[in-house]
Amino acid sequence: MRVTLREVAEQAGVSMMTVSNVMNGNRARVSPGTIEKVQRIADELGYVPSASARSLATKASRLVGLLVPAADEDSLMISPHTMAIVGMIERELRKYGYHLLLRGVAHPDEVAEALRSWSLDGAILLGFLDEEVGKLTKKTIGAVHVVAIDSYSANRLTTGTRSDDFAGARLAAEHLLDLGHRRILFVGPAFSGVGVVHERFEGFCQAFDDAGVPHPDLVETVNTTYAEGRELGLVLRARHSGVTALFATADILAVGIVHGLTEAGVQVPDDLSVVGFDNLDLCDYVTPKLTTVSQDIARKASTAVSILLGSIERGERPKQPVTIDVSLVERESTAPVPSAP
Amino acid sequence: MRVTLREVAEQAGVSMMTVSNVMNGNRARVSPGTIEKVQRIADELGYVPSASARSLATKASRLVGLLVPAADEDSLMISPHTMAIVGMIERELRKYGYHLLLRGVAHPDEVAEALRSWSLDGAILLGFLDEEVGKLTKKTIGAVHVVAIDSYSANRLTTGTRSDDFAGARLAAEHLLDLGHRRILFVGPAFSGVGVVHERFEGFCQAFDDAGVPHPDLVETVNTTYAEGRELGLVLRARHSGVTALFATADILAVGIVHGLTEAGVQVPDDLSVVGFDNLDLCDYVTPKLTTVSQDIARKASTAVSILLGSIERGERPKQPVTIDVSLVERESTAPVPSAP
DNA sequence: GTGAAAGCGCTAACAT
DNA sequence: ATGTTAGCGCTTTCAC
Repeated sequence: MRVTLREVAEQAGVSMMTVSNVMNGNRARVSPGTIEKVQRIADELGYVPSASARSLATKASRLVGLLVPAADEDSLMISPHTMAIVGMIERELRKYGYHLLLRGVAHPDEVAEALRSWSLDGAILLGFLDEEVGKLTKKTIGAVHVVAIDSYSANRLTTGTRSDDFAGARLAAEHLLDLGHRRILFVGPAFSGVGVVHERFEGFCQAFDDAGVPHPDLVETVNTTYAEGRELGLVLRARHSGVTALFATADILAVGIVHGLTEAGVQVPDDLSVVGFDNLDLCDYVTPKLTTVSQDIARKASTAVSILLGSIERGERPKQPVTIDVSLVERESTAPVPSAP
Repeated sequence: MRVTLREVAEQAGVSMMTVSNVMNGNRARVSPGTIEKVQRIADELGYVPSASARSLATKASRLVGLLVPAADEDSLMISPHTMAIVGMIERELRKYGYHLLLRGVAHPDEVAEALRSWSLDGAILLGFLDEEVGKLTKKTIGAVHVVAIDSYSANRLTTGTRSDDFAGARLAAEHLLDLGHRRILFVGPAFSGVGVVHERFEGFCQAFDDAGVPHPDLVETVNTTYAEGRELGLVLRARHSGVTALFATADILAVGIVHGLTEAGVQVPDDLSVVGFDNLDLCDYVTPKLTTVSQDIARKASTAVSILLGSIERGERPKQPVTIDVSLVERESTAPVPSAP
């Protein structure tokens, strides 16, 4: 049923080895006439090499895994941000002749299994907690080259790419401070002493220091969802009467907050300014259009892939994660601090 | 470097076959004591089965390809709708112990190659033109089980799932007609005599027939993007002065149109009502919230997977594509036709 | 420039 | 209940 190398060889009256060489462009080892003949017969027969057989023989697969955390019964790629990256990574890999195995990982142990069972040449970790990334050892990942996106783990086995979270948050806070705001709220998910959110918090604080403004130490902890954002927006005025601006660690969250605020009768940006993070397409679709920190997602994805392929094909491994620049995109959700009535 | 079945067998003092049976849960063929011992040693050694070797031996891979069209240099998954489906499909496959190979396909020929080279057990075609799906033959797909999502091709090799596009568009038009609208514009991408958009157009027309209202035959052709929607919205009043409502074949398009209209000073829904299609999260985030036809994406994805696995594991093949119900979600972008001034 | 032999890690089919 | 044999389709030596 399946056309094999052997069949092509028999039809062409040559050995399997010759066919193999032709198929792999090893043209130096075969005469032009033979190349043409073998090629023709392979096409006629509709020969397609077996990736498993080749992988078994060479111990390389040209397969890269993209691992994304996913609760057991849950669909992965909850955030639009994650989804966008997946698409970009697929394109980059395809460009270089690699294939993508997309895998949701419920339990950390599955990482090791996923990596090794398919003889992946490499893997990209997307959206994992730094703690989980940190736990990966040579033993668990074997010979698989791994790159983590958005991780601040010091694990040298996984150095990858991330946006400049610190600078981004500082930019956001600076913008708000420039507009005269002083009581600025930081809204994001719970964070520890390391990681994306922590970096953003540090950058946020740095802007106050740079400006010589005492830090108000106003923090709200919520999950990164529209729904939780909206709920917070609904009660924000009651909870923080003096606040005139806020920075949310994700656009989807910021949009939820803005809607909650609006429902509660708080005008954005007249009564309260809001800055998000990510620069999703969504920012342009909502009213008011969201001022946000732009992450260069395409760049983050393509850089991650090129680091990975450099590691796979040439054994290169950067000592430091690559930081992708961010920028502030001013839209309509921020305005000068309202003058006291 | 890699721990093999043989090593585990040697360490445990049994044959490879016994280890194989233990690993595959073929517990009937092995004594309890042996099972325990083999299991322990395998764990100690960190044994992970080689998928390529297994695949080569069994001619099955537990791998399913998800094929999505993608221009050569382009990132795939342009639409939010597509992205959502990808996530759902991954979860379903994982639930049943399958893995997902995500592949953007630039040239139709690549479909065949993608399908066969990895010995995929099956594949899901997402977002392909009916014409391309129709061209697939036993010869090109080999023994791979294939299911197409959102295809109206009559190809029996690819019967899959799709939303009830006809009913959805009819629902949208009925809603608008009920509100008293008569001059209703249909906005969507170019379409031929078969396919998703064609079905929606037919359903749209059907509602007029059912209501005994002459069909106004108002159609605008645009690509399904926010940008093109917005451009249309900007000039809509000038182009179609008498129109009081419109139906767009996608939410993202509808949102663009609403924004264009708003910028041009046309109030939605007071001056003009708008209905979309898809029911993306986005509908709730925009102002006014978008009235739309809800597709049950989760259902569409899980049904596609279950059809595929039924085909792979039990040779079942539905004669007819499975149609997923849709429903109208009324939000804020539709209102009764404005009374003549 | 071309070919034969051996083996990658696993499993199906048959022994025992 | 366990072991043996013979491949799956390909590539890697090493010979010619």
